[in-house]
Amino acid sequence: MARLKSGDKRSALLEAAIAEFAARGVWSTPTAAISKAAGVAEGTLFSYFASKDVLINELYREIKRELAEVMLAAYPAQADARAQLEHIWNQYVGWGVAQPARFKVMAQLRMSEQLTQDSRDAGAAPFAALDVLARDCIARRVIRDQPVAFIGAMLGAMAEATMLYVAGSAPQGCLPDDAADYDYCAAGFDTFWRGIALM
Amino acid sequence: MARLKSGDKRSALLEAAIAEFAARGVWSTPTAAISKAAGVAEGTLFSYFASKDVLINELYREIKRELAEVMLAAYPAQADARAQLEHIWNQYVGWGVAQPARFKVMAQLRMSEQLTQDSRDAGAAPFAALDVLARDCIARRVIRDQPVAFIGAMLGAMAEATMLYVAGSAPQGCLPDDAADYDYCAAGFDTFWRGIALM
Amino acid sequence: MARLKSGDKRSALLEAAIAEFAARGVWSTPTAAISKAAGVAEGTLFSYFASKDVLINELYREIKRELAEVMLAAYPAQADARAQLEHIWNQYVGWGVAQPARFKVMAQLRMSEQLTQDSRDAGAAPFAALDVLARDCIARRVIRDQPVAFIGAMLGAMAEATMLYVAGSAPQGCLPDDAADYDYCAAGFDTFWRGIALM
Amino acid sequence: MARLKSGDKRSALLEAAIAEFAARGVWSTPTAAISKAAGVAEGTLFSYFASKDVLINELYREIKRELAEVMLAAYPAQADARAQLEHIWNQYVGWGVAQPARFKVMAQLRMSEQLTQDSRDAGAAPFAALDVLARDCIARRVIRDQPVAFIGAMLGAMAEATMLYVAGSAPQGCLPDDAADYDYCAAGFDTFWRGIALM
DNA sequence: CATGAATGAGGATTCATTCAT
DNA sequence: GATGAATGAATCCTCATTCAT
Repeated sequence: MARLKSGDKRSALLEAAIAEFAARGVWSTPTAAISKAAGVAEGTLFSYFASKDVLINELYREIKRELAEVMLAAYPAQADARAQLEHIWNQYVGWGVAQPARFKVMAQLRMSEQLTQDSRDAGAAPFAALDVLARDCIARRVIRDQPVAFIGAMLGAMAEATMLYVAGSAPQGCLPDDAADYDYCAAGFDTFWRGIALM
Repeated sequence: MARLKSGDKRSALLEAAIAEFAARGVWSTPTAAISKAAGVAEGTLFSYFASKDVLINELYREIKRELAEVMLAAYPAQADARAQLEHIWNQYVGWGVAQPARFKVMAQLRMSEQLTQDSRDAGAAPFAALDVLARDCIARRVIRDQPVAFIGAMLGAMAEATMLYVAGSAPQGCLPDDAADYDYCAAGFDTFWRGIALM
Repeated sequence: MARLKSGDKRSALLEAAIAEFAARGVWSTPTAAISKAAGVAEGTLFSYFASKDVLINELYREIKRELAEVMLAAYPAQADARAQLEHIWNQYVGWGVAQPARFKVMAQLRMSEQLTQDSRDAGAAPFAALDVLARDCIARRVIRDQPVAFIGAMLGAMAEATMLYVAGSAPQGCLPDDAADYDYCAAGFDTFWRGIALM
Repeated sequence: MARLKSGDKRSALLEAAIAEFAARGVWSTPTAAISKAAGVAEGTLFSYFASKDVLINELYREIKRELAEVMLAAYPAQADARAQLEHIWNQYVGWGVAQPARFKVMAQLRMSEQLTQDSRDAGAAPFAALDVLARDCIARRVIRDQPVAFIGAMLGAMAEATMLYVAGSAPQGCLPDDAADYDYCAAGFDTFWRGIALM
């Protein structure tokens, strides 16, 4: 039998796409740049992904899957609600800081018209566990009663803003003088927690 | 004080660009679509903006300028800090809800590699007043002492997440059953304020 | 006002397409070859014809229109039926011999899947006059009573076979030794007429 | 006398090529579609045919060989000339009606630039018997004296036009109302025979 | 031999930009 | 200045063909 379509090449292409997309922007990156960076022929990309659009959608799902895995890894099921939420926060911020290219690409794709509803749904699915956690916190009167999805959106938005400060890539130079070792990650979570906690 | 070019056409082009960019995505919109929507000839666009990149950068500045104007309009200089911040919050959320195309485009442009540092700086400039407000609040011990830029980032991120819920365009259907008239705008600000307030 | 889209360029493109299609085959001819032969830029072709398929369909209609014009030119309305049919026969054969590229391309396009029903109909329309003629001949008992379309098909098929002999481009070398000045055109019509005539 | 390659696969490929070519057109059919339809691997096609061009040429010869076989099958050597010609006519028309895909492909290939002179000659060879027949008819003063190749061309052209009517696949709706059971095959031959017969 | 993944030249089409009118 | 036809480099994608397995 001939060579089997290798998972390696697929991964190489997705990895290359992340790097190129982050560096040049999704829509300014030719597929040729991706295949070149992945070390394969131009045509090969299209035997793994039927079109650039398909590649984009699969890439989004892949990143979201990874992110969900990271966020829920080593989840302290026995800890109290605050600790559980803080764990998720830390994992998310940590992921964004460690994988800036992935985060950047995810953010770009999220806004794109080319992302199908299917992909959006698939990307959101792994985060269903968070809803359960939030609902539980509300039921146990640990946090204020608010729509669960909204709390999730706040957490996401705040964590993402926090990432940029932790990574030192926050916009323009308004940073304080002594900020080099300010713990933005903890401060961000503190703000979030105070915002939603019941007392 | 003569305008070299008809301001009307320039505005028409920027307005058309917003509509098209929002509908099709910045990088999937040909300049021809913009000039057509603006009712001018294809070549005319290039006598107002030297290139698509220039148009993009000017559009970003324009939107940011407008946004700043809106956010600081009717500013209650005499009110207390909370009311001042809430005013800004409401203006921002209101703008995003009333001008979804502008918001969408601004968000896309913000992520794009084609936006120059100059444009980013210019876009941020009108918001300097907020820094003053925040610093003042800290000095008067109304809010906790945190880097001012970080507080601004939080406000921005949370307000943007809030907009989507107010506008009803938040992702997938995790919304609560009775949510049609939930006041996300107020709830969002409440969360923000509790997060940063000193007590 | 800028240059208007010129009929000249449109014609040049169609003319170039005929030459290239005849020489290399419709499906082996890149659009770039056509635009080059027409002396215009590659992109220009697509501002006159939305796609290669559209070009092909318009080319077919154009050729058919021309052919109909030729076939019915100088039509001897006063002559007897035989002379009228012979006129049409001679015009058709003459056209095919004088315009071998047009004939070749028409024959290729006729078989192609890319030709729309619309184009086929449009191509056939100008020949409606022939049906009238045939029906008339039958009514006047000049030719045998057969389905009119079938008679037309015979005429077409026989005339096309004849063209190749008149043009000397008939297949392989089975031609008789003294055939150089054999009048295939007249012989072909004679065969056709004997075939359909009533007596 | 060993076959170097499995004849089965070769036949399957040719058969698949006929079906695909007829359905999609010779030049719009990728070799991958042929190998898939034949149930073999993409590469296998190239161990039976050095290139697509070779496949095309061999396919043409094969179809012509089959056609000649059909046309001369059950040849009534003892019958009179008219009956012999009518037998050939019927066989040809019958073949075209029974094998529309083969006919369609043959017609396409005949026009193609990719068909070598060798293939054309090889395709014509099996029909040499017809020349003998025609020459004999002329010698015996049964049909008019015309170049034999020309008579053959007429027969071919007329029979092919006839096929479409017998098959009901003639162009657009000019067919007579009561035509469903009109015997086009006989009518066509009658026209042909009247055309060439001496009296 | 058979397989099918890999290749990369080639092809149709798009679109930012120019420039003759 | 305004126009829009013309340009051609750049892009996505196809597919005949090769070759490692």
